[in-house]
Amino acid sequence: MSENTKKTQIHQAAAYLFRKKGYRATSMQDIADSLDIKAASLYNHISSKQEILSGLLMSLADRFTQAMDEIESSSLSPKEKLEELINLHVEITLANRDSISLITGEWVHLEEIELIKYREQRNSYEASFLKILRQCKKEGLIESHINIKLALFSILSSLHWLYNWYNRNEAISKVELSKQLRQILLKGILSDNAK
Amino acid sequence: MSENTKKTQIHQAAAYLFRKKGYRATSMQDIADSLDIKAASLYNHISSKQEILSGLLMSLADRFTQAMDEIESSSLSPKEKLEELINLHVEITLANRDSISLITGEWVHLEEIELIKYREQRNSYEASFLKILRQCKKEGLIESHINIKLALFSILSSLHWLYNWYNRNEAISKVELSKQLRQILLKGILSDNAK
DNA sequence: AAATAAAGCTAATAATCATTAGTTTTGTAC
DNA sequence: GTACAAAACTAATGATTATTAGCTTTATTT
Repeated sequence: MSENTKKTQIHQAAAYLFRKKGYRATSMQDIADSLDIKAASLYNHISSKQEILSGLLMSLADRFTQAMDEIESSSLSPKEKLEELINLHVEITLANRDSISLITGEWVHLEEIELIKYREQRNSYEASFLKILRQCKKEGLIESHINIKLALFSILSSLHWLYNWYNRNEAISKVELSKQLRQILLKGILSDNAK
Repeated sequence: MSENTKKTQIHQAAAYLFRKKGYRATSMQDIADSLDIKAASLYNHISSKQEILSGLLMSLADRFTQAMDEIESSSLSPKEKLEELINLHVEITLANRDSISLITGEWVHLEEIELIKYREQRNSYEASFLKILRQCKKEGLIESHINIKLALFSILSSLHWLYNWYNRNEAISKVELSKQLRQILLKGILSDNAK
């Protein structure tokens, strides 16, 4: 899976550049330069710039969607599902440090069907996430006065921006990162006696 | 301040488009079209596309910087400072619903000195924010085992993405929004007996 | 109404860019 | 070493874009 073909090299180089400069500001020249070939040669391996973007994004979307399906249909408790979702984001973020950045903004440059498909998957993912949060609330795990949609948004914001933090800071293990995020996102940062 | 001159109209129209399509994908044509004039006519009021972007971003950066200075040098307790910062983000977000979106990604398209200045202000802002969090920790308000930099990043992620949530959801008052964010970001979403 | 300034318009420029066509080089199989 | 396919290159195309120059219209002041 995902061997080191020229096509995947192009995708990786593009991901790096898309992350650093954005999709529109990255030219085929730029991508070709970073691979030491001419721009036209790229087309022996890929069919368009747009295809690169959608390849990167849809592959991520599929991973999220598939993992969510598994978690949803598992026998885990709502709270455990929540924790599993945090693990999932950490996992995918660390495994796709460049392309993951595209999900915060660059996805708007998808075109036609791909854009629609991407939006659908994202909405569906968020809806599933929300459902799990609601289950937590029903079970009394979440303070009753909390706006659950706002909580969802807040958690997702942090998880989406993880990539941004990760490259800027000292090494931290995957396990420790997940643990810290569970604490911060779910239990908050203030200690009990401060409440 | 900020009267309804043609220049501010251009800035507003551009902010809307930059938000929706991104800086690079927005042409001067697009901006002109939305104001029912020709692209070349824009230059009677502004001197370049880049100037629009930097105008929008630096004005926001200045507001954040100035407010942070006031909060830092106030006699508020660290915890009150934290709460005041949340208020600040809510305030600025609701007052600048389009341009605020640029701080998550479009700032990379700033050029030369403006880019450097923007980065400096952002770093300085984050450093001040971090200092306040450290004070909280020193006073025992924050659980001792929490990675404080990660907490900072998490809080800022949510605050930066607030604009994204706000336009997608039912009306909520500024006061209520601040209160909810204080709860979610500082005290977490899980109820005490769930811990 | 004459004069001036503000704000619009048309037309052109020079640069960039994604993509295609056609050709040559490189590597592999027989 | 000849044949074939993969992958590179050169050169060109057509579209888009930000910006400028020069001109005309509109609004304001005297």
